[in-house]
Amino acid sequence: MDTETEKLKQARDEFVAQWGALGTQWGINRTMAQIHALLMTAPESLTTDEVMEELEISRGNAHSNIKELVAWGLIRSVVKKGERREFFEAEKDVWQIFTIVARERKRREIDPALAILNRCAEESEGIATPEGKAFHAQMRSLEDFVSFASKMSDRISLMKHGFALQMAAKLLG
Amino acid sequence: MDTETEKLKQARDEFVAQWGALGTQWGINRTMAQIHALLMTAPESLTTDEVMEELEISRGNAHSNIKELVAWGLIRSVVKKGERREFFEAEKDVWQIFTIVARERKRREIDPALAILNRCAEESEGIATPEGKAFHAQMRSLEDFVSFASKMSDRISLMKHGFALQMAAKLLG
DNA sequence: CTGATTTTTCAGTATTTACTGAAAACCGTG
DNA sequence: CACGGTTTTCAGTAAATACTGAAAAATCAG
Repeated sequence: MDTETEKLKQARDEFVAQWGALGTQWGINRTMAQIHALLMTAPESLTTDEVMEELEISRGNAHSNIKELVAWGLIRSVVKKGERREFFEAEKDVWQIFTIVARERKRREIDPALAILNRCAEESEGIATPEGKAFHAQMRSLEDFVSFASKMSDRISLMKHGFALQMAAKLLG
Repeated sequence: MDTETEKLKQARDEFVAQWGALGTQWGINRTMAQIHALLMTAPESLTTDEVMEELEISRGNAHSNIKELVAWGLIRSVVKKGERREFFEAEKDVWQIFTIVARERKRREIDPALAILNRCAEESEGIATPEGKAFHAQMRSLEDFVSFASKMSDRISLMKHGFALQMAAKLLG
């Protein structure tokens, strides 16, 4: 193996390892983030066995995290003619990745928060004591804000990359 | 205790419990989120002992999570004349809460990602093989996007609530 | 239908993260 | 500067989360 290929391998390995560590901070498990990094930087689609070997993880672990990534839409399975096993490749478009992650986070973080706030606001609706009114007002203001953030997130995700960028340029400029 | 006060207590307890559960999804530990919820909806500032009692947690746990919340800026300690112990109260302004959480997430999630991407982009700078070029390009495009997101986040956090809202209204309209 | 290959499941185990409780350090007051 | 109240630390333990490996189920070619 020549020096250049060696250097690339090193850089890629580092990326996979570090991206995995970062995943933890993002509330994504290490392995899932590593597989994602591996596939994002793979020239060709990979099989489960290749993923297992590359990351030195068990079949069960590889399998479940691959499934999870497919469920998210961050990777997809591809069929190769004459091949019985599944191959996987990653979505590489950054805007696409961003919208997928945003959608997933909204589902896990924003939507449940909204549900709680709405319920607590309802439950405290008619309470006439000063404390009751204060609590209700607080729930409503949180609800309003989170609901607003939720709508914004949806709206931005639906944009085309170019349009969002343009929008943002105005905001930054 | 009359019915109204009882109902309020129930609603508030539910909020604290649920917000705690939600915290987990947000990568914040349960107790920290519960203490935050408790203080956000407290009519008066509370002592460590009151937090311990209300949430039925140990002193050590209460202490360290209160400290963490203070470090984030989501709660602050207040001194009461004639009182030796510390009291704590929560930041209640939603925009303020939002910017604090955004800042913290940026620190934990965006900044490290940028560091990794930058490093891997540098390391793969001069590699002339097609794979090397592809890898480098991928790192750069991820870096560009994350760096852009980082700047956006900063910019929005610096806005006044009203201005951000106005901006967003245009976007949503 | 059979046998080989591939995928899926899951009980058991390991690792990571959070919490307890008690002891130590700190701090203001008399 | 000694004492009681208060805060801080941290070793040990509990709980949550992730991973392994082997067995079961599914899939497919002949």
